[in-house]
Amino acid sequence: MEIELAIDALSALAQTSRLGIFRLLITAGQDGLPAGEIGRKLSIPANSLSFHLTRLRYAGLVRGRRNGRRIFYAANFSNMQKLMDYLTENCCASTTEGCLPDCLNPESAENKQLMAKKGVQA
Amino acid sequence: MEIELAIDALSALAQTSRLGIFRLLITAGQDGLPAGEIGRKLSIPANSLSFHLTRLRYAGLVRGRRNGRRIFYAANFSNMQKLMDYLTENCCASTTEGCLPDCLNPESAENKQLMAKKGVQA
DNA sequence: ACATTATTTCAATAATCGTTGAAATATGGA
DNA sequence: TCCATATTTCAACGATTATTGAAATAATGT
Repeated sequence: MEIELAIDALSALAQTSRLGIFRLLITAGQDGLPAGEIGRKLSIPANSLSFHLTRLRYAGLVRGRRNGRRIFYAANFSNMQKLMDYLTENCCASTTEGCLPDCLNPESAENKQLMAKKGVQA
Repeated sequence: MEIELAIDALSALAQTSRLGIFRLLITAGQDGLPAGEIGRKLSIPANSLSFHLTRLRYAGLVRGRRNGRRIFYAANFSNMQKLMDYLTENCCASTTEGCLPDCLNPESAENKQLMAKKGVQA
């Protein structure tokens, strides 16, 4: 993941309405929810909601698909996972004694490789 | 974690210089790096760097401690973990058939509880 | 006390962002 | 075709944010 993509995703999440929308969609799972229902649940006016959904979509955090007159929005789980991997990339890379007790990403591919380079047991 | 805290942390990360600083500090581990070295590595002027470090500190994502005339900044790993937990809270909660293939947080306490409530095998 | 290094504070400016109201587009049903 | 529902687009405004230059504070060594 490149930094611009990460910035887009983080800026998209760094706003009360959008963070609420995203977390609601995380709970909702693959099928997602129609825009109208999101707006009703979170008390966001339709035009404002549309603006925020566009921003989330542009950031790759949600997807929309039309079904009749409604548009269902769902979280993009794999892009969210990529974002979190990016944020914790190379966690512990500079420690010589292996992962920290609170290492954020001990199971990441990068980390295993780094630890192997240092000859640290997994 | 409450939404305001999450927004503060996400806004702090949603900026190129600060995301660079944070990721550098993730790599640097517990001991962190002196402000000056961060600025040199990322080519950020001292006053601008100070502004960004204050923002990251206010958001609870980094900590600073003085050592002589230098101030060492280090990532706050546990707060970062809390942020990621908040972002993936209740992932899959609405699915009846257990966690999705790409569930973001299958091991979370909330999820195990939810799955148990539904009588889904772990 | 003075000079040097490291970092922060302050004020000003330009750019970006979220909200609102009003109008437009799209879909499906009578 | 006409109407109601669902969602988006557009323009305008106020608020927030990042950057800059200049000055201030803090710590150390001579």
